[in-house]
Amino acid sequence: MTNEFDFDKLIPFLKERGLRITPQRMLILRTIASMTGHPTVDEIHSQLPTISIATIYNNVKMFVKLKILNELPYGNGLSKYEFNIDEHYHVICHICGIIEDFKYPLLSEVEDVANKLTKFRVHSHQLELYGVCKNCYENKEMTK
Amino acid sequence: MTNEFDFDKLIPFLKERGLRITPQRMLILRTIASMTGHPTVDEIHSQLPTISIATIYNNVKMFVKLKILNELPYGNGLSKYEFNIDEHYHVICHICGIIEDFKYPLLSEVEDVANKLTKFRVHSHQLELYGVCKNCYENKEMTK
DNA sequence: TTTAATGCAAAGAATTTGCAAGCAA
DNA sequence: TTGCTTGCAAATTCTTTGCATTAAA
Repeated sequence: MTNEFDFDKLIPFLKERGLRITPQRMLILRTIASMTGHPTVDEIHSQLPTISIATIYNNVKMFVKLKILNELPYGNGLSKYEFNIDEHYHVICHICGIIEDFKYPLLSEVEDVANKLTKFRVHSHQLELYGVCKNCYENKEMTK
Repeated sequence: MTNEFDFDKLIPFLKERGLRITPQRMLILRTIASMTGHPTVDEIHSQLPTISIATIYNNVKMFVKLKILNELPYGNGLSKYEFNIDEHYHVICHICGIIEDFKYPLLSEVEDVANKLTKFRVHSHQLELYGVCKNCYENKEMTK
């Protein structure tokens, strides 16, 4: 991520919606911000073992609904999470499931075409590039 | 889907790999072919209630590994499946999770750029367009 | 003081696994 | 006949839910 999430704006944003500023809530977001990559619920919980995993599920789900976080269901069955701050695409290893960000000009034209050709009201898109990460292809070659 | 899956080639393809031609295996593929849309394991099973759901899971998973089927983990938490026959993209309703195919020229250039800019060996990609399907926005307006 | 949020445990849903029996080759 | 495949049930994993307690505002 190049941009940073603005924690100052978060507090009024939540309060306007009647949501409370709890230590757990803030810690979950700060922990995701501090972790490189795209953590799963379980990875967040292992950084915050004193917070109940149900609380982590509830909050992550709420942050996704509020569009503060993005849910990435790709790779290996477990959803991964990231801040929804700058538009970018994802490169995913089909062996280990790791996700890396990838900057590329937005494919807005595809959305326009889809709005014309389908009966959906399209408003966003996601692009995932699949391949093998460096770690996996090096390990694969070593075990030959 | 415009193209059709070639069941004749399937049999030697499986046999070459030491896999057997069982009635369950063929029925699962024929059932997916006969269903419009992108069925879940549960939807396949409800068309084939006499086949054990474990058998359906095992076979669908195997067909995905053999690249006969594509797994679509988008929409609502449940993976959906389709034949891997022609390249196309997907339009997904973020309310009900329904998936529709969408034809658009392949974005091969993005793969080339990713191969240059990342340390992944990229070989494929998926694009999902998100929006609201006709059924959902009409129902939403009716309940206003 | 009010009531949203937490934590725990139980429940639920989805998927995988172990193993005896069946059947494709 | 060999051993892959099926079907069943149990186990596992992931996620959600109910409810008493805690604590934010």
